Amino acid sequence: MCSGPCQRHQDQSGHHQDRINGCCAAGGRVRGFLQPRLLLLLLQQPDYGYALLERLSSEGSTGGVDPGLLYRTLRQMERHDLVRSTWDTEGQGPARRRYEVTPEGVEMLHAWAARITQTQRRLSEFLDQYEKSFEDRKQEEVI
Amino acid sequence: MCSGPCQRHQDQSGHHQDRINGCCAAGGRVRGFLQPRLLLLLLQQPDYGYALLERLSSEGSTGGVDPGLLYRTLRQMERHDLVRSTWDTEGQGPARRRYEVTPEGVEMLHAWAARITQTQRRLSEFLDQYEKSFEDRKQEEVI
DNA sequence: TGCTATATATGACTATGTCATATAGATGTA
DNA sequence: TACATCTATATGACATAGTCATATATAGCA
Repeated sequence: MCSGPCQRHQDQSGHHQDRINGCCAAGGRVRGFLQPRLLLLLLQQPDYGYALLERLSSEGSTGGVDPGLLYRTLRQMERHDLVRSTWDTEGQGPARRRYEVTPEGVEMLHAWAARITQTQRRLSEFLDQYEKSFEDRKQEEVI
Repeated sequence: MCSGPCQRHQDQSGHHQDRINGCCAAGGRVRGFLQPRLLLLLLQQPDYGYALLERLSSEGSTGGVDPGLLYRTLRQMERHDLVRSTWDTEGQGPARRRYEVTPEGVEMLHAWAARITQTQRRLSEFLDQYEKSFEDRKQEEVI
């Protein structure tokens, strides 16, 4: 429904307002999912922000994230002691902030995984009910 | 991790600040999930806000929603022509606003279902990688 | 010098959700 | 009558995650 540039929910200046999350949004991004993804990536291999951007965007069409969000999220996770960073001045180009997961970060990743498993169950229940509803409706039409 | 009343991320006034979504939050609520749930419930049976609150909270421990959010969401969905409402002054107690799904709302529900299916796939991929990561780590420990 | 790629970061804004509170009709009861 | 409670809808202030635009700075190359 209303994919691509959506006229319906735009004001005169072309900005969206009172937009419904699932509608208009080009990407099918899952909210609150960046942090666990980062924890897992950094656990697999410590890295710096710009490289993480590339690793994320290589995860498929909806994998890419906004650089601003990425850097802010990494700093927030550092404030919460989930990751640690050190400046890396070696190599070419500007200095890089290299992140690695802390033991607390690993614990948090386990908590995220449990939560995501629970979310999956909830989504399954919804989809079951959804399909059931439309099966019933089809049968009613036949009768 | 830090379930129940969380000391870690509180300021002096007892308010939470700079809190991470998955952390501290008592409920495992899925964000952006209320609208499709409402569309499905109203499709199964048209109803008014207060009754929907009860139908939602009977859906298990994480099913309940904030009344303020519910009423605002219903009005928002009406602005977007996903539902329609009429005042019901019959029966006892104050008047009720009775909602029903529009054809546009049904279309939107299909769009939501497609999106939720996609979300499920993404969560599965994450969990697969997560489990794989910790299998590998276990093996390393053995070696 | 100017252009591009790399790298990190902030500002303004939106959407969803949380928590507290306001408003008001109907009903029971002291 | 007064008041307390249940039912029912609604608003205000605020938090968190995400989007979009933009700032800043190093390094290499034409």
